[in-house]
Amino acid sequence: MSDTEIRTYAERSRTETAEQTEQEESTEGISTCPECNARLEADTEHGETVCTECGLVVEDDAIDRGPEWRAFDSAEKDQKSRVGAPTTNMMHDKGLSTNIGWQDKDAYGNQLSNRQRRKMQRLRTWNERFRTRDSKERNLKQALGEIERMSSALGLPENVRETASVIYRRALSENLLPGRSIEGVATAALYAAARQAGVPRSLDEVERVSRVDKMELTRTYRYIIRELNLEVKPADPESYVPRFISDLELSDETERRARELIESARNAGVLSGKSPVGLAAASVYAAALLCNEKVTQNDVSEVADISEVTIRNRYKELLEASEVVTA
DNA sequence: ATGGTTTTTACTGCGTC
DNA sequence: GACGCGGTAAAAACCAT
Repeated sequence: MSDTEIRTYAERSRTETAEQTEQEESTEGISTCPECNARLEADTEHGETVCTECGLVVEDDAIDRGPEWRAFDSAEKDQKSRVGAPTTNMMHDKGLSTNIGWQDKDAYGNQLSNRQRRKMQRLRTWNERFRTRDSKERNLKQALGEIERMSSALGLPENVRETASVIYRRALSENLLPGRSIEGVATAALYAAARQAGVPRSLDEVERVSRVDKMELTRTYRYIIRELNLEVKPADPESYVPRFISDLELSDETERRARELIESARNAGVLSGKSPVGLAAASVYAAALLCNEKVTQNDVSEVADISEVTIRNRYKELLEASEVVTA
């Protein structure tokens, strides 16, 4: 029932100052604007990542994977297109292997003869065998399916799945799997990916959609992080705020206030060592009070998976901190 | 293993609808 | 009386050593 992050509190306080200086360059993988915290949008046509609110271009030299030609209507698009889908890490073979359709039709849509049909059947069988040739491929196939399932259950965006897939791939290629369950590693990869992408899900949430228990998850997570040298910063309380706000159907105004509260708490230095989820929950609750919106501590505690007591304790601190700042 | 810190559980009293 | 809220003490969980 406890909802604690895997976190190193001591480490947090150590890195806190460093975090602020390096936040400039760490725009990659973060889906909110560093200026105004609004959502970022990828503009593939120009290879840019742009803030939806203030128009700030965060990344301007991304690789444009779109076509180099332009099409003015869908017919023209069909005509000019000469490639299939881009490669993706979400499929175990990056989507590059041959796929034989199941319809017994030739390229013109004509039915196949009996003899040809049997031939296709054989080809399908063998193609399938080659596609999932060795154990690693099969392993990967299963894990990616698992990642897919869990991330859609958690409502995670596609880029997180991609990241999780990449992490899993690396784990696999570095032989970190023996002795660990596919499930466990897949779950850990997803958890790490979500945190890296700035849309963290708490351990409890992840555990709920996974088939592994928390102990195994934390163990493999730590292991993966260490062995792959992944850098996962302590979760930012603010990254939980938007989700809680929308779950509780609160206004943008409240969201802004919640962020302010966290910000002033950060400046007052009372964040260190506390659970980020708890902070986020408390800030949402406090902000709702300030904006005269009706939410009970119980509501917040449910969507955040945090005890009411913790919310009480945190939000007292938050209010104190903000008063000190304003006074 | 142990100690220090944080979070949770459980219980209580107060005010309001 | 049920509910929301605030507080406390003891237990449990967690992290670091």
